[in-house]
Amino acid sequence: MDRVDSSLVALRRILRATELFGRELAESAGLTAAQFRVLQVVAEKGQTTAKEISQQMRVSQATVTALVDKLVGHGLVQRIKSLTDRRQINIVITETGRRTIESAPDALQQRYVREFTALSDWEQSMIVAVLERVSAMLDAEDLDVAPVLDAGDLRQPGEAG
Amino acid sequence: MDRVDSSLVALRRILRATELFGRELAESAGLTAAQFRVLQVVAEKGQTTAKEISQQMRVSQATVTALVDKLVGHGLVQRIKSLTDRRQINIVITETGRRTIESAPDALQQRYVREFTALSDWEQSMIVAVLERVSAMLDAEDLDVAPVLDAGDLRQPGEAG
DNA sequence: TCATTTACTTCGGCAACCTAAATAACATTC
DNA sequence: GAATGTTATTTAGGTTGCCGAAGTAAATGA
Repeated sequence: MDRVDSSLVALRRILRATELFGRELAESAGLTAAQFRVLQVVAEKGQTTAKEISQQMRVSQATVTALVDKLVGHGLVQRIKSLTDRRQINIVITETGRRTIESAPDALQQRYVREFTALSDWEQSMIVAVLERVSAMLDAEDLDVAPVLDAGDLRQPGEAG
Repeated sequence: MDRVDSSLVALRRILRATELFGRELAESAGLTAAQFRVLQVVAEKGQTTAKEISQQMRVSQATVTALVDKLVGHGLVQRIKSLTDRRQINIVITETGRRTIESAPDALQQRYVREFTALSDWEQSMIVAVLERVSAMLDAEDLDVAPVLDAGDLRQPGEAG
């Protein structure tokens, strides 16, 4: 097998690992993957809006509404009307929500971080360089991607509305 | 931003790029991502069964049945009863199906392959080494992954087979 | 032969999407 | 300051993807 193939296979494995893990992670929190992703976004921003979530996740606002409904039902987030712009509804994470996120055994990322930090300096540099190179080769868009490794983002991107 | 974060961000970008691309690819063929994935699996094997597809994609047979129904509706695959085991139904790609796959502008992989092959020898080696390393760090299972880079597989990956 | 297993489909149901349309509120403009 | 447009969100209705359970048909085997 030549190197192109080897690299493609490795990429596929990476994708597969993150995807499979994403589901488990969500399920360990009693949520679906999509719901967990929303919760993560809210947790990351602390406070956000349906619009922001829909842009970040690249799904329609309608979808976000439905997902947030579920999270509200679970008591993980709250909807609070914005005072500055009464069209807006801020979505804030609750204490329960934060605990849910924190207690989720983010095993994949933890393992990755653990192993990564155990590597030597030059190995770390090499990995960063290569991943960024590959990312550029795939022409990944220049989005503001938070440093959270989570298959979540890749399941229901959609060009959203 | 430290190197762990940089690598995670790059990984996310890679995941996002492949996922977003997967949808476009499928849509360019007038199919959904899941349907396209099935078509790819069938194309790859030339002839297969519902069971095999469900294992490869890690979805239930019921799901495969539904997806294959769609593809049959589009005239992209055919169901042909096995002669050796009459419980089995072989799913074979049609000429139309093959053309659909072939004409799908597999832009992501094409670009990747083009850029990859343009790299110097040592760069290629480095990329392969790093991707395999990362893949191992994420503990991607040891599956026989075909050398096809396609976001498809990451949505309902399978342990292949 | 009769029970079991295997391969597949059908059915009912849920989650995640989407678009279009409805609300409500901010923004403009004449 | 009323009409018009834009923005933020939800509601309604529909499709797809997915599952488990149950059903059918065929192979297997005791």
